[in-house]
Amino acid sequence: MAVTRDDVARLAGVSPATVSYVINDGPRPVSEETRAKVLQAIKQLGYQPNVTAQNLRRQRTNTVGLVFTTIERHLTHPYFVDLLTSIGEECARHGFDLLLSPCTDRSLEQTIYERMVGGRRVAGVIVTGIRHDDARIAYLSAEEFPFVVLGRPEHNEDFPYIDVDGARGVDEAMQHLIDLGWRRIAFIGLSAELICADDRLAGYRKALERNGLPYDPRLVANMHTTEAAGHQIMTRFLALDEPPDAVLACSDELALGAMNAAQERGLVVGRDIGVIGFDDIPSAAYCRPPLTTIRQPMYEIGIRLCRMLIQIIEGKEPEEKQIVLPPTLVVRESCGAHWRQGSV
Amino acid sequence: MAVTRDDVARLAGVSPATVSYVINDGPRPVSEETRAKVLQAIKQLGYQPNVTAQNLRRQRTNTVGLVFTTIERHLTHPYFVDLLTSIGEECARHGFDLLLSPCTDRSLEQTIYERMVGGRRVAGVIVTGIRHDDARIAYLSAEEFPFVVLGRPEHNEDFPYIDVDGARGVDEAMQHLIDLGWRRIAFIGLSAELICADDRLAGYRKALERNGLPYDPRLVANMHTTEAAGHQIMTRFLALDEPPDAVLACSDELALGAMNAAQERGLVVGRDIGVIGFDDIPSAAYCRPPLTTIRQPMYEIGIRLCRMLIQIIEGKEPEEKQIVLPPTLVVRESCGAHWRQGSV
DNA sequence: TGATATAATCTACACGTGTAGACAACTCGT
DNA sequence: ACGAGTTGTCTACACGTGTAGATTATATCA
Repeated sequence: MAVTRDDVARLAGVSPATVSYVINDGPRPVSEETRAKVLQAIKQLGYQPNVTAQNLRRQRTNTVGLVFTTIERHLTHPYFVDLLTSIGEECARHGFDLLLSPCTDRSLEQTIYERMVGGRRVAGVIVTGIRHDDARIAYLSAEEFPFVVLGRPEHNEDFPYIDVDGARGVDEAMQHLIDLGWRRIAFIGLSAELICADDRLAGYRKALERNGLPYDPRLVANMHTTEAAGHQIMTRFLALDEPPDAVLACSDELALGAMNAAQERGLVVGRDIGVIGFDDIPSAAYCRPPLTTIRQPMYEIGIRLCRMLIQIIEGKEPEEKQIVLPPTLVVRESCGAHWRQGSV
Repeated sequence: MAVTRDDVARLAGVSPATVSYVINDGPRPVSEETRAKVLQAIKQLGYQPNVTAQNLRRQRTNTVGLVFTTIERHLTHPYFVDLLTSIGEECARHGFDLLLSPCTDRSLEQTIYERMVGGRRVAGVIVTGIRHDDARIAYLSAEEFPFVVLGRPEHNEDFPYIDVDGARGVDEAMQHLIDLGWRRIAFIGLSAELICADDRLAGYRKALERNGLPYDPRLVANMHTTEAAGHQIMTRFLALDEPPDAVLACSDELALGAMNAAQERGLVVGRDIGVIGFDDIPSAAYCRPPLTTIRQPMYEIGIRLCRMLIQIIEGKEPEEKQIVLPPTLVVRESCGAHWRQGSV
């Protein structure tokens, strides 16, 4: 069917081994004359090495695995696309492929990983959305399989990761809101099972405490990150006896939904209520009013995660193993910066 | 290193072939007693078949390839995530893997395909963003390699595809705008190289013609689909001597950007200017005002595309080969339905 | 009972590649 | 002129699996 190395060898009048030496540029030398003959034959036949056979022989796959979790048919983060793009690009740069597997149900997760890892389908995996006592980490550690994690561990486990300092991001954003004069600030957090949900909540509490503001559990919620969820919880917040005068949401989607709910009730965002999001997705800059948000450098994170993993796969010690990046507060209008400039 | 079939055979006291027969449930019968012994050994050793070796032996990979194009680090459509999810899920349902490859530069595209296809890295590919005289289609056809296309061909080539009837969607949306009383309607189209750009433009012209409205080339543009581009072109439109009183954009991102530009100039969307988008991405429902848009059932499209491809890979004639789905007009507020109800 | 069909298992090889070991031709220093 | 080293090439096998052909034990029927 497809043309193989032996076909090339026959046409070029050399042995199959010589063809391999030409293709891989080693490990044995090949005379210029022979090389030219082989290259000519390869071109003439349109030969492409069979990647599966190469992988079997080399005992590695040059493939990076990524399992992404979808909740009710929706991906948890739109910035995931940035991550995917950067990981894919960095893979390509190193001659790696990217194998993607969606996970619609937590109960299937273990099976997916076992197939990828145990079946040696991939050479290493990238784990995202790390949870408390995450079974995936335990499994990969036990198998001594190469992996890197987007997000920090809870305790001080010693595996390679990159994370954004969520506590710091939230703290800075909270301070910004407080400096603008907002006092009763609600917090829309992420799913409680996620470790980063705790991290960000800690930033929220720290900022409240430092400014002598009370922590009111009625103003705090954990949600899946969709616009619908943001809308729903904000509607509930606004119906409280003492509704919040500002809200910090842990994703831009949540913030967009929350903003929408406030606007439905006739509130002017930025004047009557302050809103800050998290992630800086593209639409954050183009909604009305433009959304103040905490930016995560997802593109860069993807690149570095992937580079780290490939170094581990290739047996090198990664240059950097545990990285925590600072997020950036991007001030637009939803926080009220334009209405309240210098009002404090 | 990893445990292999021979290890299992040794432990169970049977031949390697018998282990294979148990795993694949055939093609030879195995006695219940032996099967039990083998399964026990598999469990005890935690054996997972080596997928690479299986693929080599079976001469197929059970992997679907998808190349996605990014423009300046941004993916062209956020609904792409829906597509990805559904394709991934359908793949998993059939025991297929999904191999993803980003393409940042058109010049690399051919190389990526050659590696995937010629190297037999995947069993079939899904092609998106089909262009005029698309070299990818020519290549895949010449190689007689399994593929399906998201989007229709220009002429009547006979390959399997699924598409949304863009002309019809745009036509209906235009009629809706015209019925609401808008008369000078601008059109923000997609990149001219895309076949679907023509299709949608045809719908625009058809609606104008049927309603006796003139076609003004100054009100028509082709853009990459980002909020920034929508903002930019709308700003230009509004600076014309005779600015448009409504705009139909070929993606929600373009529409969001256009809406933002109009709002910057103090226009009230829905009252002073009508806006309609395309795709129905999640934020369309949660921006202000909520965006009227032409919905594409991307999730369903992904499922059917993938199912079609797998049938072709497995040598079956696909049940349905060329499908054109109707889009749905989702009326919200940006088109002015609430302000102008019954005003004609 | 003996011939024959059937069930269960094993031995052996192929899939396409990478590379170690064997081998031939040639160079070089003495 | 001759061993030692170097360079270029080839032969042969292994990677882990699926399965055809051979082999053996068991059931069936005249």
